[in-house]
Amino acid sequence: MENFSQWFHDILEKAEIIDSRYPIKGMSVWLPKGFKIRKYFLEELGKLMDQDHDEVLFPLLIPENELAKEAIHVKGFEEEVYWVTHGGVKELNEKLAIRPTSETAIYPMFSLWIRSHIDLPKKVYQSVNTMRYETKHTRPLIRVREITTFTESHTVHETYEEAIKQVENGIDIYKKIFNLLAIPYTIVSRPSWDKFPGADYTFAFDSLIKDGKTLQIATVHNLGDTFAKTFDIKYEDSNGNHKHPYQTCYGLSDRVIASLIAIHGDDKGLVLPPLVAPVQITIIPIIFKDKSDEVLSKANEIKNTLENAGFRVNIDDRGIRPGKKYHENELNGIPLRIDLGPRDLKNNKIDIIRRDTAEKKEFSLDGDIVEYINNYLSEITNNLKQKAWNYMNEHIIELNDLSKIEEIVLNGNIASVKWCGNDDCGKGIEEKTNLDILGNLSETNGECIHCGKSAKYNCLISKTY
RNA sequence: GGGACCAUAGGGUAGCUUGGUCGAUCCUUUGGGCUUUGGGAGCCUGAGACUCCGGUUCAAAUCCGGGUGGUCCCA
Repeated sequence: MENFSQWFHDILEKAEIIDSRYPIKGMSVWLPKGFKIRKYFLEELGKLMDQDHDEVLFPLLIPENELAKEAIHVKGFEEEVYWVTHGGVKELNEKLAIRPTSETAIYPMFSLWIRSHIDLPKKVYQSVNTMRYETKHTRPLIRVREITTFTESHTVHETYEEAIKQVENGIDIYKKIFNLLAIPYTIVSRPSWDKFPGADYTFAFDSLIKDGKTLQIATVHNLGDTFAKTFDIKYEDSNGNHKHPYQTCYGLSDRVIASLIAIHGDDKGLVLPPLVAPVQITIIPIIFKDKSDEVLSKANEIKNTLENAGFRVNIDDRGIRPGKKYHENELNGIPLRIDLGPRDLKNNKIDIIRRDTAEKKEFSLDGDIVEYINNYLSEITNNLKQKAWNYMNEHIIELNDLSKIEEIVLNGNIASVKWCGNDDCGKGIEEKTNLDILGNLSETNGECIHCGKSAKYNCLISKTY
């Protein structure tokens, strides 16, 4: 994988994840295989979200006056908003924005819904598409003009303390989903100039891609009472006082799918975590003319057993050479492959080959295949997780010499340095190194790597997407 | 925000410099047929392209301008 960009672009097409040839810049078609990965991802995320949120669905369009209400927020997005200006041939009285994100769609409704402290906390989420007119060059799933898989949560609370707590809850949910997908991450608080427009503070998840750049894969924001004031959201507390509540929002997108493809994949193609693999086990019958019936009926028997146990199984009985099937199934990232031919039939066993390590094991059909496969799939997930975390941890390098930072980072690492936390100093670092401060990982003391004053944070610096 | 490069079947390419030999090369893909199947099968026979709009010219895949789309670098 010498050229990551090329590899990533090729694999999306070859493994039929998306078709990026759709004739509008920054927009692609989800193909059946990619759509299934997306579907299983959303299902798992939905299970986690549903434990503490209600799912809703807001309209795609936002009237101009609502979008414009929150000045800082709109300034952050004004360059990127698509506008609907006409209905048929008639020009609209009020332009309608296609949501770049849904705060300004949702919060006017919150002001209608929330009357009393009894209505709080309110926690909703939706999985929708959003549009942003990206001016930088677009990249499938990573920098797009239509984000097709944006799962955004919006919560409202009586107190600031509750909002702080909810930010932590949001972070916990994202940790869980990333663990299920075996995606490693760092969690930092973004520097003030890089936080969500209008937020008090922003926590972000980043993952390290194999080309050495970091990819933001989720963000969690504490909005304070800024939006509540702007959108006139008020509740009556138990003493009869009218107050503005505190809000949070958090979201993740297509980039999660990009990162799981990018992080686990190899030169042979996709390597999918079993949880989201459209097919988890593929059975390859080795067919000889005189033996084909026996082999196929045994293959079907195994398929039925596994399917009844809840696995997603496919028999690849196409009339092509086995070698070609192996390559295709590897390209598609199917976690386990079962080879079954006349020779195996005679010995009452099968060969089981795992995608992530290519290791081949014999399994006697006298054993409990469901239990065996179940354990094996978990082992694969654990291996993927461990491998990916090791890779990232090995590439986070602690530094105390600013002059070395460019070389270290451009060699594919994330730098961890001590920083005073001062905006001007931080922007100075970014300018001097031409890199980005991801944000603060933890508190510390000592000396700032740039200005030499007393350091407040361990902060991460990388080249970002 | 600034700059560079690119566009030929579904994918990857040759041809473009010096317009005519192009009725466009090769690999892959793909329809039909036969023989095959323990790591990308072989043979036979078909299918499939010059990004769009405009210009120069007797003549444009080839030269010029613009649109659209893509890639990369720098801020």
